[in-house]
Amino acid sequence: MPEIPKTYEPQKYEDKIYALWEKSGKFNPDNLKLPKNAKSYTIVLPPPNITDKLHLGHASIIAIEDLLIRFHRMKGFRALYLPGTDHASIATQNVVEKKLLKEQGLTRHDLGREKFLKEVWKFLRVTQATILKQARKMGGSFDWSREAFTLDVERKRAVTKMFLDMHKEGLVYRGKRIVNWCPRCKSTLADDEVEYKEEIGKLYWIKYGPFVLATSRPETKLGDTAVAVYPGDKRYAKMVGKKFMIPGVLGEFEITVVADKAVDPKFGSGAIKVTPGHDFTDYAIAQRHNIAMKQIIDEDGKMMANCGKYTGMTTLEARKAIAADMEKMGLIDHVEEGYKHNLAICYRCGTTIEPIPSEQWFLAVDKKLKRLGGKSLKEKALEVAKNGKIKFHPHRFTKRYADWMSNLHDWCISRQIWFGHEFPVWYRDSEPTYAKAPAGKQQKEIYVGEKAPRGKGWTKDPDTFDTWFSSGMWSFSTLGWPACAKASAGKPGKIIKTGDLARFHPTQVLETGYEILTLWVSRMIMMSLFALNEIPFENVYLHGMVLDSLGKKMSKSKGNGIDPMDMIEKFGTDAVRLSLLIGSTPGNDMRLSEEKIASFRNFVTKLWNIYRYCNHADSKFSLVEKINKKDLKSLSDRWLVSQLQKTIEEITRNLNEYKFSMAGEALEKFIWNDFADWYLEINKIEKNSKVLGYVLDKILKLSHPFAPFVTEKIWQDSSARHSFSGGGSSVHKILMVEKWPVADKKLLDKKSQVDFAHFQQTVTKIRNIRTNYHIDPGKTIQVFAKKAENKEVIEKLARIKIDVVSKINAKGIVVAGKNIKLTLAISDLIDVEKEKARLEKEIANLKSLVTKTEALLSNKNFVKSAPKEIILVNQTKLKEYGEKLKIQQELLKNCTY
RNA sequence: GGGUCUGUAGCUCAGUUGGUUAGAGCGCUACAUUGACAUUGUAGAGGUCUCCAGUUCGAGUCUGGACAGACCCACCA
Repeated sequence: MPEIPKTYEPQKYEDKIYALWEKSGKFNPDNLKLPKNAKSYTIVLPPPNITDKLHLGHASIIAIEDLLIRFHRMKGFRALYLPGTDHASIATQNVVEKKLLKEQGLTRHDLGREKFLKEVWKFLRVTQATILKQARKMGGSFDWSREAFTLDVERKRAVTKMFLDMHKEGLVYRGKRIVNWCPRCKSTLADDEVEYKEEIGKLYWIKYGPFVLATSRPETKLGDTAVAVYPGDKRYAKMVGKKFMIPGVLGEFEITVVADKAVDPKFGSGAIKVTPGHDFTDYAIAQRHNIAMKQIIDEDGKMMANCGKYTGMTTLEARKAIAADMEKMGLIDHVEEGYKHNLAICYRCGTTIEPIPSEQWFLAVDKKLKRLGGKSLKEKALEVAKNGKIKFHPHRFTKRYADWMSNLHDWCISRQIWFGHEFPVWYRDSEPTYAKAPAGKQQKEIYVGEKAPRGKGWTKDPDTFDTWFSSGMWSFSTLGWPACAKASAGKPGKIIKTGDLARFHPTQVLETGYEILTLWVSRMIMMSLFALNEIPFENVYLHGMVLDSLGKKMSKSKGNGIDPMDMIEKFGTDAVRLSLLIGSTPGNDMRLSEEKIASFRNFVTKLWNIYRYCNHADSKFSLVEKINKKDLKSLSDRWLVSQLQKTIEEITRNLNEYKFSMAGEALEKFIWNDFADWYLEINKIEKNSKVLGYVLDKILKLSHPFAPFVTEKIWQDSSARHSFSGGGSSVHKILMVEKWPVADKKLLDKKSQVDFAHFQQTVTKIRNIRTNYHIDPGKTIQVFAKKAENKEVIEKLARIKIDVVSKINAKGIVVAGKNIKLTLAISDLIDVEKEKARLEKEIANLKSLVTKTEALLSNKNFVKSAPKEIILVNQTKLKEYGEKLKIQQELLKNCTY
């Protein structure tokens, strides 16, 4: 066999190892050869947008999810990790539009719908392939045979079926509503797709018939139909219910005065002008008081034909012109400069949002449904979070989810975007989609169905679905819905599942960034409840954002982003995964720097060198599955193996509780400190190859979900070597499907833990003395003792030579532990006063500890109320302090040298 | 305006239901290194756990308040 290389070079092996896993077929749970009753463990990858390549957020998702998947696969679950991508309609359309404009100077309208969509598909095929390749690079153990795309044929079938079902239940309806409209994207936006930007503008105080009132948008005066005041406001009480003629730039118009609680009597003059067509609050007021709506702004963000000489101006132009004209007419009372307010902008392109009335499809979240036992989607979605059917990790997100959910309004699901799922809807003799014409010209006939209706004159609805509508179905549209679901004939609401849907739904974990808790997670819950009457996932794990080393958001424009693929190229996938898993806590943002990744690359190298050492130590080295007590020869053997059992237990428990960082830290500590720094050094003196093989076997398994590549590489290399030396079969098993270690209680050894701790203290103390007195590290110190356990090991590790004598005459520093008392013959190097001072300090410290513990133990209240274990711990402590104190006092007494 | 989170070593953060002399990594100081590993080892320094009050035998941990910072939601004419 060739020599094992000095360093592990991930670039050399990772692709080959991934190919080995893929070829084994074990990514597909159907090939795992499990007993029939094996439990399923499913995670569906939150589909990355195909707008761009993977970023660190995705890398973080895959690191965490693949950790969970590999852990459960090894524990014997039917583990399914289902990959896919998201078409991200509006985002993708914008990216392609931008690209098109830059490269060919064309807008999508220049190309036309069909050609434009061809461009989009051309684009997405490339990015999609990149993303999927990168997901492999991350080492994700995805079942590629089940790969899905939110806009492929199966998902299209699902979206259509969902809409038809919802329509049948009366859950979706078409209505004219005020919507957030982006004049650039030419589309509606959901409330949570709107962002706010602080802006300093003007507040116009205008003379308004009998009122003076404040507005930041005088141009909307053309659409005013009412004035609202706070109910019971004495200033205006007499006017409520009356109509007034108001002078305006286009002549007089009529308004009605209404009283509504939405008005803040303390703001401005306490009276507001109501523009139902272009303001959300005003729309709500108009609804409550049955007041007409007048639309004056169109979907280009321009003034409409009913605006006289202002027609065709943008709202900003109209604002200036109208303000100037009002000034001339003496309608402006005064103008307040520097007025601070929030401007609504589009989250995709930053354009100012215009609220405009528009004909859209809505999903009724408050409609009571028979299939949900008379509850609405909202009520049901709240219930499953509150009763703990869906658990949030960390728990605090339950509240955020519930708050958001209970404030949810009907969801506008149609978008005026070309790229996306089409509505199975046709219109006849009508102006389709958003109303270009003034109100009044309504749709005459609407047909909802899978296929186009018969007869002439039908046109298909040109709108597409909100992208969250299809991604909201992701947990089950990927698992064979609707083909694998049938409504039960007997029980309403009961769904009979077959195939993948029966085996893998509900999924176990949804893991994603907390920033899309509301956008996505909530929608998935509602969709699954509606379609299957069950939750989409049992647990929601939310991770934080990955920030740069200065705590700033990573962004392309700032150029502070770290590309995970560059890091993989440089440090290997395992290092990248480890750096994303360790040192972060659920739901909290984490900082990441190249240095951090580099330090985990060192850890991977350490692991490799441990393996290398094992083979150096024993040319016939092999991994050992099981070990018996009688194989443990020395104190260090017993200690290490006992420590290992504790570590297995700790890692398993932490992983079960979603504490990935703590699990990883326990693993790192055991491997680096306990195994490499202590045990291997001792093993050089007291060789025990079987213990090495046993512990490494467990380390590889425990590390595999965190660092799959290096562990698999060592596993493969080791079994190749073993079979080469004639020890085993030449057919290599893969580590990925090995069994997860279980702590063997029989190998727990408390006594050796305690003894080894004392041993470590003794060695450390001697090393400490060497450093303090600047003793040449190469020099062996002569030491005398009456008896010495583990003599040889202590001698080698501390570089001393122990002579066991019946009477010690030598002078020097005395190091005393529980079972050992060593006299270091270095009196010529010692500063006696310094040594005395050191001892006195330690004695004082111990004395105060003894006093403190005694006081605690004699406190009646403590003894009465503290648990037994705590009392016992303190009693033991007191005894230990006492013993130590006695030893130190004795040393001080003899400190003559 | 409503809400959530954070404040622990120079820096980045852990710290599980309150219970050992509060931990890690990086950095720093000193030293070592032909040896599995310079991608290393050994030892050390460094903390009134932001502040105040309370509950408790006992508070970094629980409660109330103050101060500082981050974010989310609602948006007001």
